[in-house]
Amino acid sequence: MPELPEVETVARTLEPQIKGRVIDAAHVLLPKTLEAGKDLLSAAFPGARVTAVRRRGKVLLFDLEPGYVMAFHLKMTGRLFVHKAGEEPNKHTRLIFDLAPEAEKPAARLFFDDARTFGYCRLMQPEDLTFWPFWTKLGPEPLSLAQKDFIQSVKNRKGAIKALLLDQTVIAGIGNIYADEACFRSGVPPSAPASSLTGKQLGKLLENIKAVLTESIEECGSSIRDYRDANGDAGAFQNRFRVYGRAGEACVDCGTPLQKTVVAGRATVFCPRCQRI
DNA sequence: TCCTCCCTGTTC
DNA sequence: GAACAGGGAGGA
Repeated sequence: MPELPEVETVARTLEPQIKGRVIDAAHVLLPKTLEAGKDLLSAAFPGARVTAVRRRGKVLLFDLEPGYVMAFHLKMTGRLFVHKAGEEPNKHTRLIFDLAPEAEKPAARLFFDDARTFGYCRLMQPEDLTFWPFWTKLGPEPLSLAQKDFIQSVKNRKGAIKALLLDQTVIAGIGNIYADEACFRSGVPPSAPASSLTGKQLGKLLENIKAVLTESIEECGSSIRDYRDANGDAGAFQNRFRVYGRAGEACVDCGTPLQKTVVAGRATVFCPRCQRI
């Protein structure tokens, strides 16, 4: 499930493959996957050139010249791969972008594959971002978030702390894996109301969010089932999970069997001994 | 603020 | 053949 580290890794591995390249054509194999921008397709392609690939929260953004932006949300099973020209779609291919040949690069095709079809792409003009509610409501980037701002935004909230970490309007990019891992490292029960935590505990939580995200980016993300980067390679951070997916196993710190529960409608694993307030 | 639904491949 | 995985929209 691509969260911030996985989307960051996709951006880093994809940009060298497509930056500077002109998109000749877009093929929409599943209409709903192109969530916005059907009316812009014929104006943008052929001709739009990719000038940058970047990330905001879990959103992957292509800047196109002149005057367009493409946003992708991979959700659970979305993938972006560059294939050789002539590559035929597979059963999960939803969008294809034909890349024109460049000086030293032959023609190619960028596939957006998505088995569960939750992912989407939006082709927009930059000013359209203002009218995309999900984008305008996105919370701050965790890696550059100041402790005082994080504490301020959650300290009086009554909801479970994990629910707030998953709320993209509070903090952008955290999903189920990193929420559980950050709570464990901080000794915070995921179900604890945010308002029950001290400023010191919240500060520590943000530090551990940054640590777990940074470590995962260094490992090229976590590959549970479907996730691969744009080179088709798996990440390695799944080998460093301390709680996610380890219900019933021994806590790495105290040996107590890890417990499984549901918070914010999501499977949640925690150590009943280490995570207490 | 919380619950349900969307969707399909994998696991039990 | 049912349960499960889960990000985010939308409704209670």
